[in-house]
Amino acid sequence: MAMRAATTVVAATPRGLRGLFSTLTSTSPFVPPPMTQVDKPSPAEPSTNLFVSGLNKRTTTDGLKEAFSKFGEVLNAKVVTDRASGYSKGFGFVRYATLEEAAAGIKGMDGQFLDGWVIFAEYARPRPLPGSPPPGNNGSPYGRQ
DNA sequence: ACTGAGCGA
Repeated sequence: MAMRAATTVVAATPRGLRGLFSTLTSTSPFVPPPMTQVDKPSPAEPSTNLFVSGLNKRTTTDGLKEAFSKFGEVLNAKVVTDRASGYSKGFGFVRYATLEEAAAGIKGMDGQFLDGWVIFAEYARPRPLPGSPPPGNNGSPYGRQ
């Protein structure tokens, strides 16, 4: 009786691929969202300057002012239009007299309809005043050190 | 042409 041979033939699993897959699955192929931002999406700081978007392209400065004047005293309103063609860009700015009026205007006009379009009102970003130092080489250590 | 998530002459 000598019928024994090739007892260990199987077990030829390519562990090279396994190792690769292990590494791949180890690096999270789905990248679970850490949700590190849940209380940050603040539009801007409170200001009397309001940024209104979602305006109808034919809404004008007067219409914007008229709409926001119902929630406060609008000192100035401005719908941004392209001076090259004169068409509205679909957003504008509204300046209230006080911060509370601005807040009232936002809470009162944000999400409302104007000229058939849902408009969004929020605090406008601080804009560099006309007269601020223009971006020059102030900060580039070129020349000499 | 104004047709869209956008921050001004």
